[in-house]
Amino acid sequence: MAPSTRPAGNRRERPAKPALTRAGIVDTALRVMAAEGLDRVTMRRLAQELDTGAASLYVYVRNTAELHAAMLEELLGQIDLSPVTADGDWQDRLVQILTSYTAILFGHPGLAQSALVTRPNGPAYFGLVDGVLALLAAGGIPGGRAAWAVDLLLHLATSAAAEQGTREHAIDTQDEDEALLAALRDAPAGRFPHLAAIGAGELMSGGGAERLSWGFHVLINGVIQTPRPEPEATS
Amino acid sequence: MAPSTRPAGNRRERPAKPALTRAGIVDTALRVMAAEGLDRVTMRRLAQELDTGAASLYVYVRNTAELHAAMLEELLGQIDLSPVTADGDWQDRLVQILTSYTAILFGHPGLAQSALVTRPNGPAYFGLVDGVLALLAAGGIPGGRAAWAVDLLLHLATSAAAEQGTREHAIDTQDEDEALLAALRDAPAGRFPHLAAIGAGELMSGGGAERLSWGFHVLINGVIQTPRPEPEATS
DNA sequence: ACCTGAACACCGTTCAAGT
DNA sequence: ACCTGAACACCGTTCAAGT
Repeated sequence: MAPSTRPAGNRRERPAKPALTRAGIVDTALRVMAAEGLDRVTMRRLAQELDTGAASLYVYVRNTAELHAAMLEELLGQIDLSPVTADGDWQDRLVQILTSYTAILFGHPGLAQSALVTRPNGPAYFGLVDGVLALLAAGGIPGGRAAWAVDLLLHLATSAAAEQGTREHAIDTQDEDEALLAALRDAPAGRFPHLAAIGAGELMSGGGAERLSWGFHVLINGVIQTPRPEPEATS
Repeated sequence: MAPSTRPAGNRRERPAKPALTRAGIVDTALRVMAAEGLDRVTMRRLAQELDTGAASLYVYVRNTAELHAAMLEELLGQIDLSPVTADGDWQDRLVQILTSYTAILFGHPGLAQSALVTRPNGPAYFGLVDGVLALLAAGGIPGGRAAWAVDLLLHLATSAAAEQGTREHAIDTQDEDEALLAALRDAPAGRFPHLAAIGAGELMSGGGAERLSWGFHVLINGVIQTPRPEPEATS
């Protein structure tokens, strides 16, 4: 309203130093992550990128964990929730949105790791939870049971991504796998008879995607079959 | 065999500085963790405790992640595997050993967190896996399916502990819960109808133990019902 | 209210040099 | 082979002081 009192020349020229905002910080964090990985997303590095001091960021985010949660919340906006209202089998549609969620996390495994420990709680996450609940309701799962089931389903997706992510950015993944395989083979069959019977190969078999999809179906089938311990509220 | 060439006076007197060994490092790490939490178990702090320099530890452990894995492996020795060979329903016995595993992790939540990302691979862990496989075999689960199921079951236990652990050592757990509850209540019912229908209370209801036990049963029931995608190897 | 520089109190890991 | 001190390259967070 009143004419700007700032120094001349800032009318519409490129603002060399954009105002600090929470959204700006989160976007910068996502950009740095995309370019160099989550490890490099530190308060100090972000501050440098934003041409300020690390201390300034604490006006907008409480700490690093909250920053990570905000980054994930931002990405969660990309989830395709259209299967919620589409036609077709509810189980298939449920797996579709879980897969959409998983795809985002697989693209940003560091965030998946932090999501295991700090649950996101913004509107995008709520939208996902609401979508899963909608499909469980469509499948006739009582509300109380569904409330618990959401957690199980999202958790499986999150931890699969976190795990796969750790593996991929570790340089010595193959070494570790070989070590584990070797350890499994060396495990005395007398002491670990069932392990020996099944064999190391079988234990580690299957692509991540195949296993995850199987896991989703295990959970869905299990949820259908398993009432909550307490007398369930009727929807 | 040959008489010691070390300085006199070390025959059987208290060794002020015990020899560095991997086992000694791991034990010290466990002691520090018990006293002050996993955060304080740093290479530098451990070195100080062992009266040496941090660099010396790298002769025995590759890095911090490996140290954590070794600590967990040590604790896993305490798991009660007796239900594996006991009488009774295989599902009950399976839940018993999973609960025994969980109890250890709940006592050391920081380690649970690191186990989500770096799988343990020592004999104690193999013993646990073998026990779970034994009970799944007792339940008639085909070997190939059982191999995948172990992962799911142990993962659920691990992540429940990791999560609960984070909460407990966070000072602002209650603040966070209140914030989440408030956010859930504020979530517009029009936008998140199913969330609103179920209610925040329901979504977060249930003690950890109750929910975890339900989760185990969901998985077991699901595993019973859900064949692996490929034609399964016959036992 | 917002922003800053500087400080506090640390980290993991590597490496050349010693024994 | 094992052990060490010192160095490299960083961290998150707080706080008094400025605007």
